[in-house]
Amino acid sequence: MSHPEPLRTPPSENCSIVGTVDALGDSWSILVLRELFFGVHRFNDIQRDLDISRSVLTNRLNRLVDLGVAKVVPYQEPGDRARSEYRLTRKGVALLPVMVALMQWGDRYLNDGNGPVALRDRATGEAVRLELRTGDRPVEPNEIVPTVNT
Amino acid sequence: MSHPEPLRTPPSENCSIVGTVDALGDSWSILVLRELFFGVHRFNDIQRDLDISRSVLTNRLNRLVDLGVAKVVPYQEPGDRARSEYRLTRKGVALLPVMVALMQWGDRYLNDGNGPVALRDRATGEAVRLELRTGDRPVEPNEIVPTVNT
DNA sequence: GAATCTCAGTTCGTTCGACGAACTCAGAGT
DNA sequence: ACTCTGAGTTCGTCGAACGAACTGAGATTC
Repeated sequence: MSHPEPLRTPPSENCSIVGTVDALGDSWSILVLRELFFGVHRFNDIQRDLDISRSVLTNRLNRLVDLGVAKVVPYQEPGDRARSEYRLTRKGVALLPVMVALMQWGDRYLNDGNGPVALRDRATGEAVRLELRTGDRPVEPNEIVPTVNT
Repeated sequence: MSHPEPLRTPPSENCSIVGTVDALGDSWSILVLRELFFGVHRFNDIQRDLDISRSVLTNRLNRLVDLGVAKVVPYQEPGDRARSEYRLTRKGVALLPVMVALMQWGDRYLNDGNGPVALRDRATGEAVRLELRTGDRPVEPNEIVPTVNT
């Protein structure tokens, strides 16, 4: 934390953070992903939940589909015509750690330590948390240093 | 992944993801944080690295300081006048999991499995990774379900 | 078989923030 | 006095977000 300088890695070029951020780093994309994670899959539902402009929502959903993070799936409510909804692909589900990281930070620093939502193991019901680890033990953020892969 | 509906949690109100996202969810804030994590602390250095407009950079740095995520620290290069640079606070360092989550996803899905940067334990030099865990074992993203805290 | 309802999108005028080049400012060196 | 450097500020332009209204497909109702 104090001064032991963390290597001053060249952070510019093709760092994965840059790639991920300009693929889906804008606020709406992340919030739309949150909806999909939480089981809200339909255009109007997402639009109402987020209070997002319909044109922007169309744009973001298309972007997520183009990226292969979400996919269009047909559904049909009984006595209604066939429509489309959006679901996460495997690639999209793999973004869960990003969501959890945002959530845990917000829980701690914006909601005094405990937020309104918790994640649980579907099978056991146990709480799930996100952890930085090395080998077999947890590491604190300030013990970590970035290095360049050769 | 397939159809076992994940509870359809009411995701609207005061969810921590929303809070975190509209505090610092825009792309530039995240990229500025990346610079700070990687040891780039000075205005001109960040501006050049990111190729960000100077006015926007000023705005984002001020926002991060207002949020308590970064702080202004004076420095003085020998034979030059005193100037200011930006460093992460504890609250800012706590955002490392967000950065790592973005990085790991990008490494896997945008860079074929291995990115240019790795994180290591400062003491041992061992690689650090981010993991979803419950109790004492890792969990896969698709085994996880959101629940409401009562 | 015309009218109506629902949900998913599109259109388009307004508004707001990003972009970027040029400018300002403080202080140390020459 | 002049210059040099790093950290901002200014301001005109331009593109993206906003939001209210419109379109369109198919199923139900009268």
